[in-house]
Amino acid sequence: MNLKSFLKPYRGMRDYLPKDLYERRVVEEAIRELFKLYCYEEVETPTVEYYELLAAKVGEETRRTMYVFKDLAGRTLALRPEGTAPIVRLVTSKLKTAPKPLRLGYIWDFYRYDEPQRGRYRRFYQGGFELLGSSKPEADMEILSISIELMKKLKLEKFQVKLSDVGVLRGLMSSWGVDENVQNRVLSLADKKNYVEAIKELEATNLDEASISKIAGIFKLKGLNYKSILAEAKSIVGSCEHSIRSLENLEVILDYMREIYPEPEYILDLGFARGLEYYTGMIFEVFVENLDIALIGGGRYDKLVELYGGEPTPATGCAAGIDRLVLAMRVNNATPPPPPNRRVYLYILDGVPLSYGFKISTELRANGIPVEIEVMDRSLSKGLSTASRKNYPYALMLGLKEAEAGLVTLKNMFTGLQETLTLREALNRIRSSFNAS
RNA sequence: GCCGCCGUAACGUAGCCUGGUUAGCGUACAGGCCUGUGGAGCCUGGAGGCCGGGUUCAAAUCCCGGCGGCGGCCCCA
Repeated sequence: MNLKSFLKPYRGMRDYLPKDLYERRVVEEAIRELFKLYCYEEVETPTVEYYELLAAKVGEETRRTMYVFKDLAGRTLALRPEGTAPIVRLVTSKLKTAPKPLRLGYIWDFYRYDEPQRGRYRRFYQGGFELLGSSKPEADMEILSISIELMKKLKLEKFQVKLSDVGVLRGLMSSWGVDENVQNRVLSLADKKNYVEAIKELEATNLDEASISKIAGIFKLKGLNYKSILAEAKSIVGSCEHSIRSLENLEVILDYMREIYPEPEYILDLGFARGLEYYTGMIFEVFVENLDIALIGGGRYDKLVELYGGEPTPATGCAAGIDRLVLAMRVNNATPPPPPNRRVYLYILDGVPLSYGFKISTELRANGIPVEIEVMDRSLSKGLSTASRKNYPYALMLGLKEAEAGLVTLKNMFTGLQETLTLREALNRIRSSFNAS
């Protein structure tokens, strides 16, 4: 059988070679650092969940792209397409009685059957922060802060935060008795900037023209000057309490966020909705210059825990696209250089018992020094050549002379100087140079 | 799901238009010159036309289909 055509990873999925993984780790470490600083506890759930659980509230677009399959017993399962559903599952089951608020973090892989393109893969990584139990703007502000801190940590200095509150439009439509499914369709069409179709959707519901033109008016409100946009929006929504509350909430959040983090550009866009159906309040996405794809996205989902059968639990959160952040760093030359090579190349010359070399390597490693032993039986000259091309700072050579005297020869590969020393001396020398660099 | 460009060793490429030597080169890899001393150089070696079909005496080259990569739309992370 010819396996050649199967040697490449499946479409939209990638192999991460050391360099790729290094870049990913940079982002992951920044996320874990924020878990710690913001007191989020990391959790992990299975990649595979029951289809029903995942499909419950994710929205048409995501449902269409789920990897769904049956197990041998006929159960319908799926690979998780996003992280909120599994988190909410935990919160409504094992963490049901955990003290609120709950701060949970994750770094998982996700799967969507999309057409791959720039920054979009069928298997991708997200780092998520979920804050459950609070309905207050300070919770949303915390999520926004985390997103902003992540961008800053990764040296992605010039970025935009686009935000809205789905309560503005939903509030209006609910007050007129518009069916929730229709609301979902309207929001999703608006999100696609397909305002014409969105309006048609509403016209089909026998809403009066005045109401429809209100919605159309909201769609258009977008820009940097949030004060005037909010004022305009308020005059449109009139006495609709839910919408007013959403607008006020946005105002509070924007006032404070601008004060705390003046750097990002905040774009208020009331026609922006996001594809996931579970959002109930503030929503946002983060963009960086030179790359027109959302790097981080999130929002408030106050009804989801209830939907899963738990106690009513307001919640908010965000997910950072790890592969996309890696890409953003590349595009903006923000990828940090990998750390210097701090290793020792150990060469055991002919005639020396291997045990002598292995004892020395064991001792070095016990002291935290990485050692690579020559295992190809190369000539010394070839070995040193390889070690130098790989940028090893030190070579340790063990010949009969050294073995008999219980010593080692340490060669500095940069200066070319070498000395025969006791293991202790060599170790100290290596260690101090590694600590210095 | 739609659209565009593109598929030659691990990587970068030449040849393709105008079908015809053993598919060439560079890097990388392995070895030798050089088994107690490296980075250079020289030499040697392994490794390749995405898959399937068609046209033809003959296909990397021309045609069709599939698959894949990159990018765009849409959506999202």
